[in-house]
Amino acid sequence: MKEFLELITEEMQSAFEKAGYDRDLGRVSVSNRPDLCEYQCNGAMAGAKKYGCPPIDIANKVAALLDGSETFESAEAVMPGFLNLKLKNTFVSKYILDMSNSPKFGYEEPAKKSTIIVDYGGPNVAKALHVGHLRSAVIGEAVKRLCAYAGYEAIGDIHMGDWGLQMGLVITELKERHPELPYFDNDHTGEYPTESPVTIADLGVLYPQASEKSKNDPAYKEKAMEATLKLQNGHPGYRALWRHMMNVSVNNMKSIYDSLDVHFELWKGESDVQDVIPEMLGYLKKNDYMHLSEGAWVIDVKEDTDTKEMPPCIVIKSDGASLYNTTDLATIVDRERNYDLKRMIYLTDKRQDLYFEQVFRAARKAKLVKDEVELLHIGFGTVNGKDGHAFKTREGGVMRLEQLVSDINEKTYERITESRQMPEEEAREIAKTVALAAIKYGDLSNQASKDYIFDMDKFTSFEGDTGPYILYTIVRIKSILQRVSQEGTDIDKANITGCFEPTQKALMLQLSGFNAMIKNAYEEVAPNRICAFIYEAANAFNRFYHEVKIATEEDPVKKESYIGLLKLTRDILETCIDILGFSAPEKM
RNA sequence: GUGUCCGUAGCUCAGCUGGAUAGAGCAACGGCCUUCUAAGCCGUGGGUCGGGGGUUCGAAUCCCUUCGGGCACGCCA
Repeated sequence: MKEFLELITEEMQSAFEKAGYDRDLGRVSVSNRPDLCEYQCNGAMAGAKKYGCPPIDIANKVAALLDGSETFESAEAVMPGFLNLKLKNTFVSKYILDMSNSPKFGYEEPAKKSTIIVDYGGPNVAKALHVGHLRSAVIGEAVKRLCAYAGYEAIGDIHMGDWGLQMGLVITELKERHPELPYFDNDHTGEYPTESPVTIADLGVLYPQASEKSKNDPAYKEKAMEATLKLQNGHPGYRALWRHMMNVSVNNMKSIYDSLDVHFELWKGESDVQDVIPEMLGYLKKNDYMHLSEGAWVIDVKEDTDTKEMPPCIVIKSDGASLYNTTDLATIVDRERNYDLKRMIYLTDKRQDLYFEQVFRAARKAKLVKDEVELLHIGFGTVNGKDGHAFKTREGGVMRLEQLVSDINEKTYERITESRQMPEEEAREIAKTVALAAIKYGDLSNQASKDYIFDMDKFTSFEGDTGPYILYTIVRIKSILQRVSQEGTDIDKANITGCFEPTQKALMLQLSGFNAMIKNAYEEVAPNRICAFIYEAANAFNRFYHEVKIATEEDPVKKESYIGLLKLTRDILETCIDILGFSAPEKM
């Protein structure tokens, strides 16, 4: 289906053309003065200079041509040259009816279903998941689902940090504490134990300890780097230990990500591309994309047009070791081979902006990706506490992700039991659903690139522009539909038959922007657009709800139309929150 | 130093390719539940859009400059 604004714009453009002006002037936009009109066109003012006459003359001429239009109820020329537009109810309800009968509410998918890889999550094995991982998970999941809805094969890759110094650190620390373990016995022969020597709780202690020590003790750090290298070179004991830690860690990650309704199609990590690296390095050397600089192998990525300093992309360190850049480039090679790519989207902290620019430039320069593949880095801001500094627990420690989720679940449960009577089990279940909406909407409704304040009280207050408000609206709709259905109306057959009330029209006009919103959110990789859209839609619905008694409406035509609109509103809202990565309960 | 992002109501934030009186939410105050969930709806108060120039018929939005803040700047990720 054509976008609603496109349809109106086309009609306006032909009017401009008929009046003897440039078509392009006929662009229509949503009114910024809802008290005066629904839509507006400002083209007359833009054209005044070109045609050497007052804008109001142009506007008047165009407005006269729109008299008797099937689309516009009224088109009024107003000083200095605005065209104020109101739409015919029949035109609006027709479009909404078409929407409700079209796949994806009139959003049109691209002809070709190519693949988009979304690289998010990015946890480190052996390190606990904390608030810092929340945004990547939440935004990444939403972006992935958005790409899928927009008509692409969307693949989420968790891309774990499983091959770096942190592994060496943990191994070193474990060795200090338990040198008797067989993994550290170089003369060990035969199998290693099947049971992991460390639990997830152990890892939570070992890593911070080791990290702290290595900062203050160069000899310790040296040992850790050595251990890292040994692991990477295939030391059997370290490899066995590494597999144990991977298992323990991955299981833990899965359960936490599950609780956030975040799921990955690929559980790849740095270690997975180790066999791609030598080949890639050979290619880079052979084609002179890479050269030695200060002992390291680098790809120059500076461009003549740069006004800023642009350090080269280091592919191999001067000590011969690989690093994150190496595995990232190798991962690009690997993906390029295996998929028909449209985009690769990386979600990380925005502090990595420059890093990704280097990697992307290096990949392009060395032709590791086809030119048409878009490489995008979505850098998001820091999660801060109310004080504006990095979010900490009350005790000043790092907030673990599990802790944060369970805190919000608990607060939500309290909130529910305060105002509703229901069995505990049901309340717990609903609390989980509502809490997830609170967390995710709270994050996604902000622009990704901005830092945002994680305010527990705000997130559990559930008033105004929040996830629970959206859920509440959906639950209300479901509740009415259920009642009407129980009273004998066949809901499935209810169609939008027309538009009768101002608030009903306002809701329709809001919903009509769905396909344009999806397209825009996809192109800009901006889930916050979806949040803004559903918030407006929920507002429009709630106003309608308060104005019109739906279940008791006596005119059957009106009632059917209301029910049709209710269904559409519910479906669109649920589609949107599904893209955002949460869902609505049946009641709350 | 170079680059980059940001500065909008007491607080947290919208403001899409420049358009009419700058919008929400929270907080404050005042209304609305014998009728579809009051986690809602309606209303009131509150802003030199950091400052200063410029472009334009018209600027929170574009350009310059200045102040204040965040972040990044070759072997970390």
